[in-house]
Amino acid sequence: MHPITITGNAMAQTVDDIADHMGLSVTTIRLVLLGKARQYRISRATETRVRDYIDEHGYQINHTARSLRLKRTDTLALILPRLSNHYFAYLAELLECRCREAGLQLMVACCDDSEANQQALIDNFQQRNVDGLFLVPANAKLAAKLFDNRLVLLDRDFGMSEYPVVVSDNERAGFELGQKLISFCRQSGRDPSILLLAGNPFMPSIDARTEGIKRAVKEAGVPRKNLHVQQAPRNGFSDGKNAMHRYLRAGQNLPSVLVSSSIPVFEGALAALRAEQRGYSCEQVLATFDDNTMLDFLPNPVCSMRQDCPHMIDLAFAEMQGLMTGHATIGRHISPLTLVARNM
Amino acid sequence: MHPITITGNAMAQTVDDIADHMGLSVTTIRLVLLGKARQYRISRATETRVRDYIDEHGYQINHTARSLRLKRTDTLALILPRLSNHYFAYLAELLECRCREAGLQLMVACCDDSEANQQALIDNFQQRNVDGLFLVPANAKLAAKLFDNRLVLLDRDFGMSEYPVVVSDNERAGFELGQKLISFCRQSGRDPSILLLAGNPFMPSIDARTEGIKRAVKEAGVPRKNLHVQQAPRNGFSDGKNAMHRYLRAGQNLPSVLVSSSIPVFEGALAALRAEQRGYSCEQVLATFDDNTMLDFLPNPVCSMRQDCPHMIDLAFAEMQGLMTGHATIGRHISPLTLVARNM
DNA sequence: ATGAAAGCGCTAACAA
DNA sequence: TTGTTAGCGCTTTCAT
Repeated sequence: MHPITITGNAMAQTVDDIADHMGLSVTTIRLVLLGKARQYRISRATETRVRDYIDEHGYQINHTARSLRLKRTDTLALILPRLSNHYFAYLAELLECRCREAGLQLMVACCDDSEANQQALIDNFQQRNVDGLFLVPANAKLAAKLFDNRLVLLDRDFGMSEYPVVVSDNERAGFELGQKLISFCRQSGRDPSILLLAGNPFMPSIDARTEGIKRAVKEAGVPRKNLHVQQAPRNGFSDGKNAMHRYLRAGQNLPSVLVSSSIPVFEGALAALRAEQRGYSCEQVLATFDDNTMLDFLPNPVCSMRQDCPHMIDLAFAEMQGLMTGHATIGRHISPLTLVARNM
Repeated sequence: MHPITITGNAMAQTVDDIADHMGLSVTTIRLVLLGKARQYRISRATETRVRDYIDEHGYQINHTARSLRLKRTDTLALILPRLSNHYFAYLAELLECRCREAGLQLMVACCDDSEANQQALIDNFQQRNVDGLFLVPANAKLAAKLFDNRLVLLDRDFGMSEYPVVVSDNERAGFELGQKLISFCRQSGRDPSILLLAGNPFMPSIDARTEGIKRAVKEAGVPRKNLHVQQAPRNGFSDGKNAMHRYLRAGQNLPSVLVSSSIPVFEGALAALRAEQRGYSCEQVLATFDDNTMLDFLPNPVCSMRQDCPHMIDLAFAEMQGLMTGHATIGRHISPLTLVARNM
């Protein structure tokens, strides 16, 4: 007995079921399903009969069975630190959409920058036979030949890998940001001095940003002692907050510019500043990497470096397509950032 | 415990391969793989031999084959409007994590509130045999019996469904927010008047927020004309911006309080205000649904209603587990919000 | 204590 | 024009 079903809601009917019920063979059914009926000269009558039957009873292919047979799941995966960070969430949204347009489905998972979580997820995705993996790596160590080499690294370049990688040009961004801040100080009659709240220094992107700023300071002839780097262990809100508190409690005065290596650190730093009620005027120059609409709300001069997420995803996806079709153009892509200045 | 992970790149080995290579049967291999060796009195020697072989050569189960056999994919799906909205991204992060803890993998997809996209995604996930679906519905129409009824609705209650649903108590939140704003006005000697920038009115959550505010206005004895509702078609940045521009260009003065129905609308509205350089002082009372750290940065009195995402995800996941184990407690869950007041 | 075999639903190669 | 069959790798049931 076959229950009457509504389109889009068919109780898993198989091609065999349909063939049996219609007294035809699976091949016949499949050919009209694939639209190859004409090509293989299936009779007009049969085709119509099959069409009607399917229109009425519905049919949804069993993708699991297809995958097993074809050794291909039409599924890609993305592992990133967290989705609650807008930058990563935006990357995920863009990539998921891009994949879907290409008939692939994306699985997104968060590893919270934990090496163990990352490894567990990699294993999991291997077992699930995903066709390829996009990875924001939590660390430098990565086995070779994973996913039959269909692996694209994103956002962080640990420099060790035989995998293609797409990152922002963080060193240059740091340099340009530093330049802009220093020149703004000079134009507005302030002595250029910078406090940099730097997140996890083992992250290549964070480190590059720091280095870029250092270079700007050096090339602009600002005394090195005018750049204070307050180091935080990671890149979160609490890291920024704690780092700022430490700085303030060391009794130091606020420099003319406050820069942070990413948005969560920035938010934490401002929270600490507000809590201490000290020296946080509308004149204080602020800067951060990554951008956010909410920065518009600050009365201060604010400068941020925006990463080009759509561009990065385009590059990463193209790289993956290359790997999947064999035209491997294994490459290192470096995407430029854009400086966004507010109230300055 | 038996480590089944591999280091390096063992080319997908099957249980059959291993059995062949070792001159044993698949059953034997499987029994030690499952840790049932003792139980089924497999000889100590055989067990060790198998263990060693696997430790050396590695083995990753083929999840696709397993799924086909068991008619179960250990995969759940989540369809939501977009990930670039922090609220949805946070929900996704929490849910993905929760699922993973339970040995399930989550597939996240964005439908951009398009009915067509949503339907395509539902079909796709059906074909992929996901065990259950979490859905932030884009519209009221939904086929019955989807996913063998393992469907949990999130964030929006269209009120028509036979599926369990988890939402925030938006009407009450609107009411409490309205109360707070009105009493603050009265305390600080302002005449209570409210401009509400309301997003897509066909979204139950948005509508409930509006209704809550209306009720507060009414019960507080504020003249109805002191509540101006500026309607926007959707819930995005541009919607807020356009709505605010329309309001200002109609030549109206800013009321004592400006409320928006969600964060993107709020951001858009503030952008418009800043663009028009008009009447936007630090005294202007602001309010919005949903919360965001960046609201801390505003010098104004700001009030927001924070949804309890962890709680909502707990409820939704528990509901899904109920559906999957047959203890269906089909229910409607309404999660309370928290008022967050800044500078007031 | 271990082995053999059926079958999940699909695709592709080969028959008729 | 249409039909038959052999797997994909796993789990389960039934035989040794």
